[in-house]
Amino acid sequence: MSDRKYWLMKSEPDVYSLDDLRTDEGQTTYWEGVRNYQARNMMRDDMRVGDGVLYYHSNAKPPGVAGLAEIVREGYPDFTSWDPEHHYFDPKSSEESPRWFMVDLRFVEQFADLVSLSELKEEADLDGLGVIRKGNRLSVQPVSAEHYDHIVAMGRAKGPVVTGKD
DNA sequence: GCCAACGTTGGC
DNA sequence: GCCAACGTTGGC
Repeated sequence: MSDRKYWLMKSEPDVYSLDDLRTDEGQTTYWEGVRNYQARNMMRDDMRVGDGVLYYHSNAKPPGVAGLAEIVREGYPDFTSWDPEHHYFDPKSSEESPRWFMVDLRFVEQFADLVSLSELKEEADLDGLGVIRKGNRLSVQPVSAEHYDHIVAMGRAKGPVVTGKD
């Protein structure tokens, strides 16, 4: 059995969408700005290179899973937290004692159309999925292999996917 | 734009 | 350590 793990990570497409990730240099980005301890702990302690990521668009019309990414660098200090000029500055974080951590993501695949939140809610097989539980606002969530596979199948059923370059 | 659900902060 | 006040998230 593989020890590959799976995650769902939220981003507001107005801020940074899956299209942005696909068209960025190297199709890679660092996931800065997470300021929640639970989410931080998962990025710092639990994510491994190669883990699969469902790329979720929040605050979107409609919200939903736009495609896939993968972890290409494991947890390291979020340097935007100690830059006073930066939007994500936190005076309690410093280079000597970093409070916040991030990972690097690489684009993998974009669905022909996103799998909307309402579609996720309609799937009996996805019972217990974090993002469809009321009140769950965590921007980084673990996802079971079964749920991950199921959502990937839903996405691929929408038409030809756009894949990343090697 | 509203507001419910959460998380964090800080006075006591 | 409690908890009220406040700030944020994110669907609708």
